[in-house]
Amino acid sequence: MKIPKNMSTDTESPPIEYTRHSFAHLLAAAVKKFYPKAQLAIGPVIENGFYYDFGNIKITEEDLPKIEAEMRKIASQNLTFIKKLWPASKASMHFKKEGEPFKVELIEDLGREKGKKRDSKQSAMGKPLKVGMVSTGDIFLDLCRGGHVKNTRELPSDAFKLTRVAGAYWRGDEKNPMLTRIYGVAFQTKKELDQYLCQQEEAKKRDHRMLGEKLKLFTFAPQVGPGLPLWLPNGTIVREEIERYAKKIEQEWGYERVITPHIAKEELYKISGHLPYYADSMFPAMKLDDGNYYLKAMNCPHTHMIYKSSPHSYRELPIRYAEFGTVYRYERSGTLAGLLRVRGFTQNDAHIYCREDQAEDEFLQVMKLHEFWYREVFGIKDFYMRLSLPSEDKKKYADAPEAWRKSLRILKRAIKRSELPVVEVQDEAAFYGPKIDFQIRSVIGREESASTNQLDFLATQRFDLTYRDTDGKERPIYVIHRAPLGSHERFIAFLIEHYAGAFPLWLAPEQIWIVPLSERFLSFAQTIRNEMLNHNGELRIKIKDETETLGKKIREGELQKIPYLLIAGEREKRDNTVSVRMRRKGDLGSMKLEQFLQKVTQELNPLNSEHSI
RNA sequence: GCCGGGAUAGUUCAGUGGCAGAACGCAAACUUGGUAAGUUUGAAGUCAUGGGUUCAAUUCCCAUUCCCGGCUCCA
Repeated sequence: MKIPKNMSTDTESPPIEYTRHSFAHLLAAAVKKFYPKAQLAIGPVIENGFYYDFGNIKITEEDLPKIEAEMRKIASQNLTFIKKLWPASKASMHFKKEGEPFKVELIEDLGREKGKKRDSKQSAMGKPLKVGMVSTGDIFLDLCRGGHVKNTRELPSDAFKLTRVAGAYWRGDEKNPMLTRIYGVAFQTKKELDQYLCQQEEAKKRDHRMLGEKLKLFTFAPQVGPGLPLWLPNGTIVREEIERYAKKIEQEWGYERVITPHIAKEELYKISGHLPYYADSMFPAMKLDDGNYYLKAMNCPHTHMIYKSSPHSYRELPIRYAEFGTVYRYERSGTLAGLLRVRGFTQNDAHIYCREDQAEDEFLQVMKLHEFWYREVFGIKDFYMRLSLPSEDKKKYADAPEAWRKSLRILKRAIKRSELPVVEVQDEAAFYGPKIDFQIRSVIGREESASTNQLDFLATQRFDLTYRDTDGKERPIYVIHRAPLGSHERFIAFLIEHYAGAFPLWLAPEQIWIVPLSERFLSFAQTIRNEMLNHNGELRIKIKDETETLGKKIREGELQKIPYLLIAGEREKRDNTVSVRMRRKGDLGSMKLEQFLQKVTQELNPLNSEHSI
């Protein structure tokens, strides 16, 4: 748990982290009152609030109001938070007596950390180790490093709320017992709390799963299987428009397209080295006469065979093979979520084969490509890169210290030149090399890796991928794996939420509705439609000829997020104009059809589309 | 995979140990309209699946499947 050290000099209100942390203690005290046998684990501050983990307890969300009420009751007693230092042995004894095994374990670990010696109760200086204890009045005593308000009267009782009950492994390790976690949100004032809750409600309305159904973009069928999305006609348009543009962009950026099959023999994944690392995430093998076949979980090995199909000269490099590669991964059932996390998905994948002296520039170019998609095409500003580094674990990462050092140097230089925001994370690299992922956050707050960019130093030796250098000798190549849109499924899930379903014109499944004011104007509507199609045969135009009122059709158009509605009635027919209504902006008045078409043509270019919502 | 919750009409959801309900959507008729919901009528459900308890189960119990909130994991 992180408690900031900079205590506010303004004594009016304590730092929000102190408030949140104090609420966590109150939560524990209240839970202990109703469930005396509950075992305390940890209760840190998190974004917007706090949580506390308990062992040996069974509660549901229905129990939260009474716990909340008890917390308010405790707060109203004007109890003082008193912090004191206890010798570790005393604290340990106390928690043993109280039946708090998790606290005992925490104290033992504190000893280990401080004493750098297993099971030591001694500090580094040889003096007895002391641990922080905090008491809330005389009703509750907890192990804690601190960061509280002075008195419960400082706590804004109307500005917190217990939100949900969830399961969580003790210390985040799935080998450990499952604890019960209670989440709460807390702010300085009720107004902030209400604002936050309101924002959450709004966020739910943009959830891609809900919009996916309302806008008829995709669906799932239990008979097909969990995590296997079915793309409806509307969603297929969005996806294919993006794919069409991706092909265009990649051609411009020097990629060649390839296509590979969806399955391969076991041997291929043995060569690649994926099998020992990845078997659990792959669908089980199909056993055939000539051996085992696997559904592909990644495209690289297939593409490498294309590279290998002929010898290469240094003059040809870099070679960039791009493909929309559909892969299948047996993700754990509990992790599946709409289109964000599925079991079958398509990556706009590519593999770049280059010489060592080209690797840095190529890696940088890929980052620039990612940035182009984010900033220029979709107007996504809120993203950052994660640089995933290896750990010492020889089983998880290829044992090649020199190669790791070299490739990390290449990556770090490229990252520096990219000037994009980056954070480093340990122990998350691919087994064949370091990588960067572009991180995005779903409206409900789930953070996912979207785009990826990986440097592979291992493929060259595993697949014997080489090129003929100037001196006639064969040299190893570097491979860059990259997917600017990650998977089309996940990226579109994110885009649905980013645009709140109101796609820019080039992506909108239905772009223009012509709304004839009555049956009398139906042929006029058809004339307009034909003229527009003559101008651009790919426009997606629908004539709304149902016998409903204008108001109803306009409402329908807004709800379906149709970019443009053209009203066709007496006036338009007489003046030979169209009356244009723009999504969310309302009536733009009437204009000549050519004028409207000019506007539409310009907007159809993704780089001119409107990003903000 | 693990912890917790859920599954009733196309959708969102009420409801009950003994004829299954609303709103929206859909269909039909009337209405021929000027920038976010016109009126009326109608069709529509093996109450997720399988088992159990009961005179009787959509309702209670058990299992399975799928979905949701988390944890772990990832594009």
